[in-house]
Amino acid sequence: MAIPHPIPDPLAQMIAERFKVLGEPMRIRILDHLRDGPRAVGVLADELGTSQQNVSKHLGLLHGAGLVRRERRGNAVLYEIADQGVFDMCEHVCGGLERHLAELQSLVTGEVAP
Amino acid sequence: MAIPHPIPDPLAQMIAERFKVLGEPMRIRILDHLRDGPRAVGVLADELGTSQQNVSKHLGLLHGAGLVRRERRGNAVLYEIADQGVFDMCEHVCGGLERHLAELQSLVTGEVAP
DNA sequence: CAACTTGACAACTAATTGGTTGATCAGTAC
DNA sequence: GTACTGATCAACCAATTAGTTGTCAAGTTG
Repeated sequence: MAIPHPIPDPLAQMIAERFKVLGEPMRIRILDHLRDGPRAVGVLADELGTSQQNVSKHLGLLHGAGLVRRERRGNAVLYEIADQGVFDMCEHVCGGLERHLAELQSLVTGEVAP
Repeated sequence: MAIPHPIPDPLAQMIAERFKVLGEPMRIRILDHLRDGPRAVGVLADELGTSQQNVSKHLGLLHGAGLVRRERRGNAVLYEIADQGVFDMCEHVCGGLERHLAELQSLVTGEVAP
């Protein structure tokens, strides 16, 4: 899978949209909690220490982006990860973070990056 | 590199921060243009059809996140990609987009996703 | 020196959005 | 049927931010 280059404008828009969905700590935490398995909205709200409405809103966004799946169970609604690739992305981000922080570190210690 | 689980709150914050920087079409386009090599701010502004101040602002953010490198050359300032991994991330996003769109497509055609 | 070029910063406006509050809808139990 | 629980929807407020305008700093040229 290769990205066309130059990136067409609408594609840049879609890519940014995707990143924007992930650009919110609460949503990262929600996804992280869903790693352990499907969760009802209320359960997530308890675990995350925020309101049910708030979690529902974020889940709606994640669902719209196709990152989570929804399933009605009784009168509860279970959400689960729909795209495991998200965590690969997070690891990628963490890798970038580490490189960046290492670079800043080297500025402090005065060493030259290898 | 494995992400700790559950993700500590500050890490979720940092991850989200990173995603947020990429969650803007103009910045995606800037990074894409930098793929062809270093660029001066004014040149980018021309290529992207926006103001020099706007590009400078976005580049400042990208630089703060360690995604681009800055180098003074004469009275121009050249920017270049500092973390090639960004494009891997974009490809990852595109992959997720394709999966999501394919799923939506199957809803329209009535087929069952394999 | 002055004139010009290039980029960065500050202040402002308009739009977006995270979170709250209150109402509404779907499903269960009685 | 009514009462209760759990989730979504709608309206609102506060905070963030993309983009513009104006100004300033650094560097070059004459």
